[in-house]
Amino acid sequence: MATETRPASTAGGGRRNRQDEVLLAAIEIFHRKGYAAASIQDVADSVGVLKGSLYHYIDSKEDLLARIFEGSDEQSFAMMGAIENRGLTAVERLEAFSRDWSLWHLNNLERASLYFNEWRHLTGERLEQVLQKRHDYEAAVARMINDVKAEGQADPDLDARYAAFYILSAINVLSSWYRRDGPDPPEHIAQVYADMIVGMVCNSRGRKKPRKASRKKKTAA
Amino acid sequence: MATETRPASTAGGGRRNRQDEVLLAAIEIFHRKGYAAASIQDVADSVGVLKGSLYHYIDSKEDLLARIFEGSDEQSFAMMGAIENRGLTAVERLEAFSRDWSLWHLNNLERASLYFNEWRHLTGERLEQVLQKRHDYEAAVARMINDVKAEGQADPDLDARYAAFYILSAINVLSSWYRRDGPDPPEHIAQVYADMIVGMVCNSRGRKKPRKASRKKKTAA
Amino acid sequence: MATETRPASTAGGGRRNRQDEVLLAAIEIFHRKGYAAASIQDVADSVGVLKGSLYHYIDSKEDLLARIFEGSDEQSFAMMGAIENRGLTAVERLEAFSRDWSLWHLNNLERASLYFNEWRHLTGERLEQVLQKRHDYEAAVARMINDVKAEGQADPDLDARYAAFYILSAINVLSSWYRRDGPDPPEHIAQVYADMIVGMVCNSRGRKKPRKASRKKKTAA
Amino acid sequence: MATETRPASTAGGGRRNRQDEVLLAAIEIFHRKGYAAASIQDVADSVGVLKGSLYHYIDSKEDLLARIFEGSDEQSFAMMGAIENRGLTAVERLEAFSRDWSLWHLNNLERASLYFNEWRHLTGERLEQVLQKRHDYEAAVARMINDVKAEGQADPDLDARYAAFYILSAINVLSSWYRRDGPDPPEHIAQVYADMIVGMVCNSRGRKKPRKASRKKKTAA
DNA sequence: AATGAATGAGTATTCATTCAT
DNA sequence: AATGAATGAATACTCATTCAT
Repeated sequence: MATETRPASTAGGGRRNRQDEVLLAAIEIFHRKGYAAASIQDVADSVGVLKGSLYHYIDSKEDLLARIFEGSDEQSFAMMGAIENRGLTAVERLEAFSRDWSLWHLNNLERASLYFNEWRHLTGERLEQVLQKRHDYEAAVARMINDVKAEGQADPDLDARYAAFYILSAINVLSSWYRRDGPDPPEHIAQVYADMIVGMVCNSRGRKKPRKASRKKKTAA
Repeated sequence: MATETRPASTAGGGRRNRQDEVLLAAIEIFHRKGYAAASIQDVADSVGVLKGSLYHYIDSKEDLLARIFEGSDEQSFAMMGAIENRGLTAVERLEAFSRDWSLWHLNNLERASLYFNEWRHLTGERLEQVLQKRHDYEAAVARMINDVKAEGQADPDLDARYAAFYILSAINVLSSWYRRDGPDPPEHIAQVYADMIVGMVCNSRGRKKPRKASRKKKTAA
Repeated sequence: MATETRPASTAGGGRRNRQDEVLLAAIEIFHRKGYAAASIQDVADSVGVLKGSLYHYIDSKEDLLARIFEGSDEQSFAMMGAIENRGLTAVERLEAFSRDWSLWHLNNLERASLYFNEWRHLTGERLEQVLQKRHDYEAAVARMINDVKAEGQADPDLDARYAAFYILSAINVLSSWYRRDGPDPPEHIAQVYADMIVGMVCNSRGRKKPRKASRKKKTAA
Repeated sequence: MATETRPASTAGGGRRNRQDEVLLAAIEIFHRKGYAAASIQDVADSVGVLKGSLYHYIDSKEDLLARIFEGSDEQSFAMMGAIENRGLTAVERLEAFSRDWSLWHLNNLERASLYFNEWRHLTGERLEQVLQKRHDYEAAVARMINDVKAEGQADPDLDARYAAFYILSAINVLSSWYRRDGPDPPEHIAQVYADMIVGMVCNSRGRKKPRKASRKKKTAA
């Protein structure tokens, strides 16, 4: 019901509408307290509206969570699509993905944290959908790694599936380690992670220039 | 009160006492539903006892969680201590740690998952203690990596702290990817992870001995 | 939360709002069963609302008790203030206080009973506040008695503090003896009490050997 | 059941048996927390025995309270009886009673406090019995006062019943004001109270305007 | 006498959700 | 759109009491 009447966010500039306010407030609160421990009251307080009024914007608490996930899905698949359409080599794709995906996590800490910690509170079709997307994502990364192997840049013995798990795991957890007030900007950390990931995948081959992808590479190029 | 009268678990063998039953049931349920969403009623049902009766064994829901954490702490520090006392080289230590720590996660899926996902529901002193231990653990791993650098086996430019985060993150999340009914036994996956970790740390040096990552190969080389 | 949104009682006349209904019901029930033995369910039943709904009006059971005390404080200090500002002699003040305070007890049996029997169930700052007010009250009465002595109307040997205790005690307990269906109206009893109190304080004036039975009397005898 | 098997306390000297220990512990705890708020666990802890074991000594929580009251009844009626059998004049009887009854309260603070604050938690026959005794006591004191009037020592207009209420009230509440660590010994305070009481009852003798207690009388005097 | 596990009913409190205004 | 009162089911926790050992 609320779903259909929800007006599109005034995309352009300043005015952020209530729909978005509610979503943003929920992201922050579900992240901070955990979905189960957070209450609709908390969200209402944060938006500055009475608990009952929130139901003009959402259908249920779970619906609110699901809506957050929809947004995250859009963003993450847009990112993945952009990389695949840039005509890069396999190694470049892997590096770009590692960097951009890390960066997305660092720039969307709360959203990213929810995306990977609270999905079990979805039910029914929505849960299945999330699990499906997760699986697709893993498969896409495994494919990238296999592409790197096909290019001869990675150990043929490397298990692409486990490597994909490993990489996605490490990035997913970024949001739980990273402090916004730390010394390094997100871009730096994203690059470091990308270096480590590419280094791990491409290591150990008697290669000439074994994909250094380090923060100094630009100077050499 | 329950604290003092809590009988030690009958270490020997067969007979598992109620204390342990309660802990094990709680681990399973807190893992499956999440601590906040799980109810004491769930645990009581699982143990086959009335809700109120559970309070013979615990002081509170949070106390139950804390007790689970105590057990996990004991196990994890025992493991870490054993590695440090075996007189290994830095690289061997890193590999042993990566393998054993991965293995512990795989063999204690639920416990490990709780350990890394539900600590924020502890409060006060117990929360501080957990954060302290987490910090100590990170520092110990960073030290291992610095030792590897000191042995000349890793890129001197490698940021040991970020690498430690990366490694611990990846392992911590093992429990959320691993399926007990998957094709590979825990030991295999643990070794693969150890190889990837050591490979990542030791990669990219113009070395002839590029860490092929089987536990015995070093002796041959 | 309830604290801020609590609407003022519709002072005018007929319409009594729910806030007040809740308070009145609680006064009656806490008095009849005792605070500790009374349940929120009892209050809810009396108001004709579900247990959970009560929490729109109160923050907690203790908050409900505290709110009752606030009202009693207001009334009692208003009464005391009125007496002090009427420009009476010391004896007149003592009599007026004794009468009015007795009357307040008789006209607010349940409220008065709570005020003097259940304060120990308050905690923290609220408890301290009540104890402070109690102390202030005792001091004010002792001052009145000393004023009577200064006017030469009371035995100079009278211990004002004990007399104040004695008087307040007797009045406080009025609510536990008085039956609303007794033969005498509250005004009569209040006057009788005032007479006894003034008589006690002012007695023995102009008597030669007034009070035997004092710890010094033996020496005289 | 426990009632019959309860062994008499070893009256003579040192050894205090468990029965008595339980009663004494209960008096202290019921006084400190209030009967309703106190738990059997509290009493058991104080005695140093497990909760379940307490039921060797008592039949129920209410039974424990009732047993405390029985003891108090015995003591108070023994005291009253002793006074009536000493062949004193009415005024002497009134003074002796006031002193001894005050003293009993001061020397049995907790017991006395229970006796007057927690009787409403008794039920059935036991409640009726307590109310009956209370009534008898009031009547006995009123009789004393009437005797004083008959001796010509008190204002004939004095309402003996209200005076009795007043006196008993003041004494009953002694236990809530008195601090064991205060400056004056119980004997002193008991005497002061006796003085005040006798003074109050016997005052105003020989006065033409016998304190008729209209608020304007002072101006005439 | 004493234990300690277990019960079952009860307690205060929370909360997602509804709905008349 | 928003309110705020109300619901009803659930939640963590307590406690007097019982009973086999």
